[in-house]
Amino acid sequence: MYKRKIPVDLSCPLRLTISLIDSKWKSCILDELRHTRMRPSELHKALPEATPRVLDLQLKEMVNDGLVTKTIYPELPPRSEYSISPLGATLIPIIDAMLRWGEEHQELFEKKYRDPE
Amino acid sequence: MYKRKIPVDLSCPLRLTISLIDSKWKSCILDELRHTRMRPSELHKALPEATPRVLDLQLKEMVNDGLVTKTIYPELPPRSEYSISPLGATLIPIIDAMLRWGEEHQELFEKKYRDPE
DNA sequence: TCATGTACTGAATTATTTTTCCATATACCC
DNA sequence: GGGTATATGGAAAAATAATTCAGTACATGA
Repeated sequence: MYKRKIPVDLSCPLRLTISLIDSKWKSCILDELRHTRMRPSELHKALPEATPRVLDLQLKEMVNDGLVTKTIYPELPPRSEYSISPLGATLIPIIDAMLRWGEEHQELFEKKYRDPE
Repeated sequence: MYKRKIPVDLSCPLRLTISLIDSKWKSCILDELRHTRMRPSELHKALPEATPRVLDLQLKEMVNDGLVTKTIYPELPPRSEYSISPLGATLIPIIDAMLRWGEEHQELFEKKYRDPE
């Protein structure tokens, strides 16, 4: 896991929240896990544009931050599952609001940024 | 403005929304501008940890994205003001929710990540 | 004249994130 | 044996974001 040289300023509530979800995939991961627990391979099928590697890295951070819970089943072949934690679940209203905002303004931005000028 | 080699996937509503506010300072800028228009130097006083340079860069992106409006007064010495646009204002509920979440969980994360282990 | 403030920008450097590729280990099926 | 699938992770490269520093240009006030 990347060890920041410049730590996040936890005293700023806005930046604390942003820092927990501001990667390319974390909000999508929370959205996927909001209803069902998933195995890494299932998550990759749900988010095919994210490589398994980046999902693995971001899940690890989210587990470390306490947003996601990981269960390892001691089986062969290996099996593990990720689920949203109670803390992570408190972020769902924010994820929801972002999802709705995106849906409402998607057309605007597709129009605006389609076709490279 | 940075020209991405890998464009944002606008068809994913969540990633669209995230991409507009996921920098280190954009959510703070929106929070500052939510009530009053501000000059660049005032914004820098309000967010002293952000260099004028990074505020300038991010404001430019936000103007380009339509979240912020810039007014230039043709005076000497130069004067300009930034204000939140109607589109930007629709993000305020999300900023608000993130702000509240951060306030509620600040102590938890300060406890968790204080003192490097 | 010199320092200060105002808005802005170029360029180089550093910091961080994401991608890509490869490797481990095990079991199942053909 | 060879292909598939499972979960995970090291290492390096590429992409992106943020910082630092210097410089433009003009006005005001000491």
